[in-house]
Amino acid sequence: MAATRKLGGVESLAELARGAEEILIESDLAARLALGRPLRIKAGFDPTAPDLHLGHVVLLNKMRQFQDFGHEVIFLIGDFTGMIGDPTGKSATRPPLTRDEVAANAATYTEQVYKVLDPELTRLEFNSRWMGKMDAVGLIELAAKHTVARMLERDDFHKRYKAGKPISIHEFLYPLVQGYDSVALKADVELGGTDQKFNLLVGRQLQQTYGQPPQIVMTMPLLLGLDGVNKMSKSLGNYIGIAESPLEMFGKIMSISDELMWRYFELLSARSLGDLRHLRDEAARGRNPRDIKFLLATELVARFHDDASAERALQDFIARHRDQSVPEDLPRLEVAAVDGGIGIAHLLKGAGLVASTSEAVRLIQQGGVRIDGERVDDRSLTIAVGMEHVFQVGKRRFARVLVTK
RNA sequence: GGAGGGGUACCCAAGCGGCCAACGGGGGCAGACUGUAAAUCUGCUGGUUUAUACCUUCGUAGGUUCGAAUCCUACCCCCUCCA
Repeated sequence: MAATRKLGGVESLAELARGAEEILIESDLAARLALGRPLRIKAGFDPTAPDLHLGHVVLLNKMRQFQDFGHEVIFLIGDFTGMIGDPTGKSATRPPLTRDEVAANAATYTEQVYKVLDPELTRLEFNSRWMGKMDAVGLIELAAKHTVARMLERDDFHKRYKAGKPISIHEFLYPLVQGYDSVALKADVELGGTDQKFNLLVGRQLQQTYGQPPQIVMTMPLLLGLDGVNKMSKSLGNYIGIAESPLEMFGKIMSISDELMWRYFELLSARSLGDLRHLRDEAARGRNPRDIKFLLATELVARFHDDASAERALQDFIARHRDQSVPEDLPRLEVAAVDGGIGIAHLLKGAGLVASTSEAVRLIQQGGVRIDGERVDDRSLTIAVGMEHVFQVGKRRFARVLVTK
């Protein structure tokens, strides 16, 4: 990582603006940078999902960049907001998080976040520190500082209102509390995804009513998930977690489409824009996109693990998929036989390769099960005690299993 | 407080006495094709010691019936409109 550079004046503006979707207002940012003092950069995170994924990394990279320029970065955990519970989604009935749960999630967060941020330069905050003390009078005062009409400008509220769908009162409180966090922290800049634009702007407006200079709002593009359609999110299951193993991470990155790969390069890679142009040229001239994707996967795995792990993941991937060989270090299990042997369906279930014997039977019928590379077509096959084979389900589930008495 | 609508498998959504383990779509999984990509095509998508069989499932609890996701009763929850 780059060493801390001296507090940027205007010259750091171009660097900081790189990759940002929108900066409101850019001239304000320039003016604020020109003050020559460390700026206070705020970004809020939900305490409910402790696993960070590459979508968060887009934002974290930007935070890191501010740190490298000598600014003060605040990693804000919205534990107060989280305790109220998520307003949207009726199926949720999400129980409020306990203090212990929040603490545990926060610990996981910081552990993961410091793979990108500099722990020495990161200030960790919880919004319950000030929101927990606010009484009903304070809350009403806060609510008085914004109007319904302005709330309804927010796109999702607007749509729901027009469609006659319900909007709970406390949902209006969300942007207000988030905005008040900026007041409490006296933030100079707030970072967020493009979907956060409205909330970030509320903070700007609230700061003004509380007599503070309004924060600059910087939005970062949302990273698309593995499906290439929706934004990366844990609940959609289309994410790549930064705590995932090198192999998993490598495999998932390789599974994204070629088109999406370029977006990932832009938003996640440390490569220069010139490098990326060069790679695009090569692809246009016929270089196998797979090999270019290798570069992306290797770089990212190295960032969240280390160079050696990245190299191993690459070699494993090549061996397993391009050369069709069985992976080196597969899990080795033992499954107990019933009397003298065990049915294939039960063995697969016992090894955790399938969820039920019914699923095993289905997969066998579909030709998705192999023993030592040989396709199994007999669902009533029995494996005798003492036998050890490599069992494979689909393309990526493997286990070496010994049948014991 | 009043009137009406609704709770079905991971999600959406049909079914409205037997042919329902439950149409269709999405998602997921598998196979083919490939670069284990995407796209496309095909199949599968409750469970069960190995199954033209059995067991559990359609908000919850009872009831009617030879037989219910489908009818009746009570209860819980959600939504819309009026006040």
